[in-house]
Amino acid sequence: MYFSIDPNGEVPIYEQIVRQVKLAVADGVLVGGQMMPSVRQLSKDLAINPNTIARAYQELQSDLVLEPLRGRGMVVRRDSVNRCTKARNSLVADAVRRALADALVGGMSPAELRDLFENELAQQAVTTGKEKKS
Amino acid sequence: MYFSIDPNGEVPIYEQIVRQVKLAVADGVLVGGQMMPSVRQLSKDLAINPNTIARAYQELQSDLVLEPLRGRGMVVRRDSVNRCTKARNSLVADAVRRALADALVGGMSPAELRDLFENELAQQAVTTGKEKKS
Amino acid sequence: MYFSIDPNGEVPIYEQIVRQVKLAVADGVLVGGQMMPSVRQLSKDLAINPNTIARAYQELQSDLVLEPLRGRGMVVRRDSVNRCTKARNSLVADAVRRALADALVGGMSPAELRDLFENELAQQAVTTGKEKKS
Amino acid sequence: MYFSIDPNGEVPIYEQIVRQVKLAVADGVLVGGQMMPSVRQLSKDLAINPNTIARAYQELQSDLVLEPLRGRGMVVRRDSVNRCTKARNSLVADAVRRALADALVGGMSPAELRDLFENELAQQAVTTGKEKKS
DNA sequence: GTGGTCTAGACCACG
DNA sequence: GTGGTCTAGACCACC
Repeated sequence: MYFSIDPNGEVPIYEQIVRQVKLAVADGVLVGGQMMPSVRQLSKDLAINPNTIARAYQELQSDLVLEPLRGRGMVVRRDSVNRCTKARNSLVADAVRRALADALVGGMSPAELRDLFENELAQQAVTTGKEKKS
Repeated sequence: MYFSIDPNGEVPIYEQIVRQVKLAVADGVLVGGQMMPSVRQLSKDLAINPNTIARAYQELQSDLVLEPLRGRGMVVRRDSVNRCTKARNSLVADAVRRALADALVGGMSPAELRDLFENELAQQAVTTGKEKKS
Repeated sequence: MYFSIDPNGEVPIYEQIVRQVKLAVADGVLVGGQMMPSVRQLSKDLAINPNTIARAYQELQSDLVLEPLRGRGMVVRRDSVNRCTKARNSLVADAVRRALADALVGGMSPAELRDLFENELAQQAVTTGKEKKS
Repeated sequence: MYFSIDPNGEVPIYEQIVRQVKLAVADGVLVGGQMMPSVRQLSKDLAINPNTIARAYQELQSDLVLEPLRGRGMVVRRDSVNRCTKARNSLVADAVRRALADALVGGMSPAELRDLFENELAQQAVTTGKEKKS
């Protein structure tokens, strides 16, 4: 699996990792039983402080997505798919909810909103389609 | 205009104020030339430290939404509507964009997304509609 | 004499009045013995709080530019021209000094500075020339 | 880079810091990618409250001169030189413009003005020249 | 009365 | 260690 980290975005780095792992599990890119890269390895790959990686793994562990395999690293739990799908759904729903709230308070019409939504969807469907192939 | 502040939310208090003012201007609830409540007044109303209010007003001033009338208070700039509408649009578009990105990366189908969007929209349209009448 | 007041500039209103009176005396537009408009009158003309006018007159009095004619208003002192010319000179010199300081600290070359100075001078010489005729 | 702060000047302390940073970038004393001293450090060096420093950094951030490196401090943005040069130019131009306006309104002749300008320039060129060597 | 600046000190999230 | 937010309280200039 590939991570794309934006070190200066508003979402903290460790949180970006947590989310991307969960989304990958929900999508089926990561499957139960699969080993995660070691903290040290991922730290090098992403050029990120090891503590940050460790914190992400720790949170994923307490969210029951990963489990430690004593002495050999972290594995994806076999029962984590449903949890991750739920997490994905509420993540997306919350974001949509907040966006709609602001839009309506700001006087945006439902029609404008639908346009915006469909435009973004069309655009991203293409982009991510491409990325998946590459 | 009415503010609704969540002091424990992830968005800082002063940012919540900034956004709500901009949205109110975009919506037409606040119009050019209108006086804002004084720092001290709003501070009392919202039970928030005056400095925090002042910081919000300050940011709104540097974003060219408010301007100070020396010794009399802050007014909404007459030329701020367009800016606020733009701000609203990019605020909403960004949120939608992020939501879609997460959804697609997480393997959610466009159909599921549309359902989710329409459900949330229907729900909130009702809610905000009610609030406007009351 | 005519005042041009910018109510939202960084220079306080009362200070703008003080300066313009001094400059007018230095220029000869106001001469010794001449009556100033009453606080009330000027307040109406400029749409400015009377207290602000009063404060300006007060400062001009303590700077020995105006003197009260008991019960009849303020007059320009006959001995104020030199003082006003000096005031003008130090006002201008200070501004030039600060501008140069910033320019040099910021790495602007003397040549660039001269260009800027001459351009502004040419431009304003024309403008103020026009205004005097009108 | 060195700051010289006048805590009693008319320009607020945080503004003095903002300007000096911008001028330093325009001059090339600060270059893109360079780390700024930490808020706490600079606070100690200048004997100024950390909040005041933070406010200056915050303004520099919203002016796109600095950017935060999460957990590591503030850096000069690589694309800030042009912005800072522009800022310097308009800062200086405004000051010159105001000085000229007052001078002309006050009846100062262009010849007198040029003399004044050249005198100040000669004087300061020497002074700053010295400072650079030391 | 208004906004603006500054200080002091606390707490938090992040790396 | 870093910056960011918030509170509290003081002082100032301006109108």
